[in-house]
Formats: sequence, C-alpha cells, structure tokens
Amino acid sequence: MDEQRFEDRLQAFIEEIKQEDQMTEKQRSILEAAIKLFASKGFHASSTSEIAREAGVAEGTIFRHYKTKKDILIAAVAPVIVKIAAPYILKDIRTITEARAEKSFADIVTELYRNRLSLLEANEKHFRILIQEAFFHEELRETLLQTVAKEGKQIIQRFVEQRIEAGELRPLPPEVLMRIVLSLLLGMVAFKYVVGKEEFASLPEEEQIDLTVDILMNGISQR
Amino acid sequence: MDEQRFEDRLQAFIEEIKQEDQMTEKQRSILEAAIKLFASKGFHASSTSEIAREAGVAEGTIFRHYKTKKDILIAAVAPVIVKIAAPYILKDIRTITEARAEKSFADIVTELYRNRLSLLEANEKHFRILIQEAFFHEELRETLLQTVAKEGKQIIQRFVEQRIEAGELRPLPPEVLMRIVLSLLLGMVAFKYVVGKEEFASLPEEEQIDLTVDILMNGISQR
DNA sequence: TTTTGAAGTGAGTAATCACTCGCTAATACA
DNA sequence: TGTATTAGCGAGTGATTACTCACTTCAAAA
Repeated sequence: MDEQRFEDRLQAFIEEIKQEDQMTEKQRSILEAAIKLFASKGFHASSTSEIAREAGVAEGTIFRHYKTKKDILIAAVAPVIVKIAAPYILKDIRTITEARAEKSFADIVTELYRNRLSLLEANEKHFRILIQEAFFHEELRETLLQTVAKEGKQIIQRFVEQRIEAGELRPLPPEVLMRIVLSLLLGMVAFKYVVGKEEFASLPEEEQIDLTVDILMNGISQR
Repeated sequence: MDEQRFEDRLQAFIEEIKQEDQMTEKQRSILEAAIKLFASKGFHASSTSEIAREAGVAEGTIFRHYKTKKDILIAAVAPVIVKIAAPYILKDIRTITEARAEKSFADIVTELYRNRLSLLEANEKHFRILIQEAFFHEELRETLLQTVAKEGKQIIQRFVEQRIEAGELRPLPPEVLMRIVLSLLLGMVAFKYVVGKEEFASLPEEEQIDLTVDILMNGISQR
C-alpha cells in the first residue's frame, strides 16, 4: 500500500544518524523547524513552504537533503526510537537484571520513573510527534513495539517472576504488572502536559514520583 | 488567531444535536464517512473529495450542510463532549455522592471502569478523533477540561476526603488519587487499542478490571 | 589555475485543496 | 395543482500543495 516499508527506511537512517554531526547548518535548521512545526500543528498541517520559511532556507534546499516530506518526519522521529528509546530500554533492562537482590522493586521503579520523566521532558517535541503519528501509522506502531516492548518483555517477565517467587511481590500476571507500572508513568506525563503544569500539580515532582511508587506498592486502602 | 472561538461554535451545535434525527440520509452518511476517515487518517490528511466519495455524495452536498471542513470536525466531535462525556460524568458523580456508605470504594471504582470501558468501546472512533485533535487544539483541550474535569473535581475531592476520614482510604492528596485512578483506566484503554487485542490481553476484560482495582486498593507488594 | 561536485536557490509544475455557484430534482405547503 | 423551499449535483474557482530543475556559489582537489 505504502511506497516503502517504514522499517527499511528507518534502517537506512540509522547509518546517517551515527554521523549526524556532519549535517550542514541549513540541514539542521530544516530539521529543527520541521520538529517545531510538526509538534505544534501536526505533520499534515505543516507545509514544506512553511518549514522553509521557519528554517530561513529556500524550499528547494529542503528537497536537496530530504527526498520527500515524509523523509523529514522519519528523520525527526528516528533518533528518538533508535538513539534514545532502544538503548535506554536495554539499559533499564540491564540495571533490572543486574540488581539481583540488593535493590528493592520499589527502588527500581522509582529510578525508572525518574529516568523516564526527565527523558520525556528533554525530548518533549519529538515524543509528541511520535505519539501523534503512531496514532494513524500502523507501521510506526509496530516498529515501536518491536524495538521497545517485545525485546524486553521476556527478560522483565522472568525478573518479575523471580521477585514473586522470592515473596517480594504478589503473584500477579506479569503483563498486568507491566501494564500498571507503565500506566502510572504515562499518567504522570499526561497530567503534566495535558492538564497543565500549575493547576493540578500541587506537589513537587520528586514527591509525586515517590507517592506514586508508594501507592503502586501498597495500594490506596487503609489497613 | 482562529476565526471563531471553539466554545461558541460548540454551543451552536448543541441545539442542532438535540434534533439530530432530522438529519438527511446524505447528511448522516457524510458525517459517518468523515468520522471514519478522520479516525483512521486524521483531519488534515482527509480531503473533502475523499469524504464525498466515501459517503457516495457530490462534493457540493457536503458544503450544503457544513459551511466548512472544520464544521464537520466539530459536528463529529461535539456529541461526544456534549451528549456522552458530560452527562455520564455527572451521572458518575451522582452515583458517587449517593453511595454514602453502602458501597465500598473498590466497588465504585470497578463500576466506573466498566462503564467507561464499554463507553469508550462503543465510541472508539469519536474518541480517537477527540484525543488526536486535542493534541494541537488548545481550545478543545480547555473546553474538555472545563466540561469534564473541573465540574466534578470538587465534589470528588470532598467525597475522597470523607472516605479518608472514615478510615477506608489512606490519607493521600485527592488529586494524586484521581490521577492514579484515571491513569489505570486510560492505561487499560491504551493497551487494548495500541498494543493490540490479542498479544498482551491474556486475561478476559472482566478479570483485567477486577485485578486492576485490586492492585489499586492493595498494591503489588507481598506482605 | 582549472575542474568538479555538492550546497543552495527560487521560479515553475501538475495535482490537489477547500469551497462556490448556477443548475435540476424533490418535497412541502397553499 | 401551483409555488416556494430545500437537497443534491458537478463543473469550475483561485489558492496552495509537494516537488522539480536549470542555475549560481563556493570550497577543495587536481
């Protein structure tokens, strides 16, 4: 249906990204302008002429560096998947598997939340584009799942099972556990950016995280 | 910046919606086609000619009923806000406030999750459009928050405080509690539609909900 | 100094966009 | 039945779209 598979194109970009410092001044400004516009208006609502104007570049220059408009989108989104998401996920998994018994599950989750939140904050625009575009683009969704979810799933699953056997966690289905840990993380992010920074955030972020982890571990009911 | 305030236009549609059964056959098929396309491709990626083709209607007919393309979007999204979200929210609040002491907090949340999930399922496409468009459109986001969140906030807050005083819940900040209850709901929806129905959903939905509420109440740690 | 190739330009292109308008067909009301 | 009103049509509108191409600029190699 589509001209080319998303994965293939993404793979092609991985090489380029590794030497991304060789980018021209103009090329970088095109990408920056595109990210800014895509994040605030969406991909289809941003025209190439607008990107050119924002970047201070002739429209032709855009197509010297990016074959199509869609290639700009991929170039904007690929580093998030390739450089940020995947390695960090693997790092998370490593710290999880390495921390055999010394660290408590609560500490591990707290650390995970802290990392993720600062990561999301630093790359807010990129993630907006990613989430927004993943909404329609099934290819992207699959690539994301393939890269992010499935690789770590089994390792995390085994780790969780160990903690259950050790008596630290209740005997719950690992995928339900993962869903809830992720839901609480995404919920914090969503409330921060959708609901607004001031109105609902009465607590500092540090405490917000600690409380969330506490509730995750112990629940909300009084005993 | 925009031609007209979103709220005003939405207000104008409320009247029309109340007598929506007077819609022409063609008008209804235009709206259906638009919802289908907006949900799958997004607003800007769907052209009016495409909508006309999908609806089996001349392009001119679209503009007989909807002044602009954006009006179709509002007509598609307005009923979700006006008819579905707001009244149900109020109904939720009523059941919450009415259930003084008979029902446990867990039962109330379970019921809430069941209602919400079936509601989201029944109006999946509408909500896709709503969420997707709320991403860029600050006006819509504010309207949504005004209609949905703030009205109930104080009532729920007072209710939660009562339950805390009664010793049923731990003394937690009400907004954190609300955030977590909502996060778990949204997490279930997201996992259902983003991750896919088969792969991660090893449990039937009924059990999925019960387990989630159980974890919300009691946490994941073994005692 | 000459050659070469990449970076950058901006006018130009066909296609498509949202939307209009003059028209006919159908329906409602007198 | 005659008349007014609305629904529906589709060719046509100017504007905008993603993208092309012949051209200039410029730095590094030969």
